[in-house]
Amino acid sequence: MEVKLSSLALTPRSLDHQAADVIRQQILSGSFPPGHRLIETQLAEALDLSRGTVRSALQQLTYENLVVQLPYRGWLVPPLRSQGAWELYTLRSGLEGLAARLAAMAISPEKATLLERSFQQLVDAAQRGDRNAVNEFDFGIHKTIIQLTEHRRLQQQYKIIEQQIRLYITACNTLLEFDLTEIANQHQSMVKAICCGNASLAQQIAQDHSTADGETLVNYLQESEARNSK
Amino acid sequence: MEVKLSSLALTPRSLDHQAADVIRQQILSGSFPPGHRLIETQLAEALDLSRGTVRSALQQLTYENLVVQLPYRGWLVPPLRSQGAWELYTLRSGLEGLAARLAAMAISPEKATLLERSFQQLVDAAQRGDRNAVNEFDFGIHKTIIQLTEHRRLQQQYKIIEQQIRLYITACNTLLEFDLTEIANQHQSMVKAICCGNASLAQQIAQDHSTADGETLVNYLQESEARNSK
DNA sequence: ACAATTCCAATTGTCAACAATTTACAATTG
DNA sequence: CAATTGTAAATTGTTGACAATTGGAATTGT
Repeated sequence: MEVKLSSLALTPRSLDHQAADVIRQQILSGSFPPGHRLIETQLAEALDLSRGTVRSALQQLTYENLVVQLPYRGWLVPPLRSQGAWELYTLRSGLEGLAARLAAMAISPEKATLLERSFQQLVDAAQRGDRNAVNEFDFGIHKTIIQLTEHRRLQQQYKIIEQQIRLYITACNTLLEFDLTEIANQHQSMVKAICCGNASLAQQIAQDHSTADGETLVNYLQESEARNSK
Repeated sequence: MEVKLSSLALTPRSLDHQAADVIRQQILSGSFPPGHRLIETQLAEALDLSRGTVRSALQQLTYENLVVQLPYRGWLVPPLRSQGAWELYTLRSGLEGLAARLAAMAISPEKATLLERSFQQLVDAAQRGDRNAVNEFDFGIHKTIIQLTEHRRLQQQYKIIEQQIRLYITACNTLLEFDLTEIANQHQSMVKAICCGNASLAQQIAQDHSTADGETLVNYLQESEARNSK
């Protein structure tokens, strides 16, 4: 009974990466809300780290769009804008559509089984009427699809998109309104299309679904912006 | 005659950003070829900068996939792999397709004029038989389409994709083989579809075209990898 | 009273030194 | 001769101090 030692390898995790994790969590949990100014010296003191390490952490977060750097002037959790929401949801629809297409092109019985299992979780949650769980399994299905594509960059990009969508949902305090039956039906036809290798249909269904979600949020933010400009 | 001073505003460009520009150029020009190890101390000496500043520059380049960080062990220009090429081209097709769809949905006479002008440059280059120019204007059309969408994130993402495709082309020393007439025809039908607002057709054509390009490069790299594994 | 200028504290950007980890190679052991 | 250990050099990660920039308050000028 051999344990393969290379699978137990420990990876040292540098302080700047750890600091980025902590700051990311503060942002995603709402403790650092959109528009919040991030001061290096304060963060360095709070984290008991050197300011240079904090700078490195903040820079990492700029590439996740969780932080914006204003050179020589500071760092900021970006305010939520309808334009940003639109960009986020269109990109989401594009990436989810691409993933569905690629998965359909590379489908196998084993992959189909994984996908159907993931879909079943969504159906169960919808039948329980558990909106939070439905939202989670909605993301879960798409993550499964992306895993099936074995496309590492797509996984990375999707992770960033997902984080940001969660941020918008938390900050706007909206759980998006959706019809539970409709969600399950849409995903069923998408899962079917993928499993029988129909790439263009799978893509079409996948992107249509997230487009509808996005419009609700964009409208909400547009109204909010119109109110604030008076 | 008033010159609007705010349009002349100078933006201080920090040394780390400047260093990133220099290193990026070295990578894209082939001076730091795929697989090349990047040593902080050497770069710092060559650029007459502090090593911390170079670290910051390298970190910026990791988010463009031009550099990979191996924590505690170094930085590397990533080797070119067929898997990486596949991911790059599929992502390109997805983003170009999304851009075509969004542009078609938001088309106006002014935008159509811009797009047709861009297309005309491609046609002229094809008629001259100038392959380099055709390749440039191929990118040029897609950049125009993305500008028409007014989608900032898409522009950012496409820029990174474009850089990397240029890197693959330079490093593999292949100018992709393509039929000049076919290129012009494909782009004509795509431009038509966008200008008359046919979003799904525009997307379909856009993504099919870059998929074909990508397959050639992926095949080339797979053969190269098969040779090197003996 | 208002605009322009100056001053200074707060903050960001960079640096060189110290700390920590990895690599390569020589020496030792089995 | 192969495997293991030890160690110095190379390199990466972090730090605190100095340099540079910005924004807002105070002062000056009209």
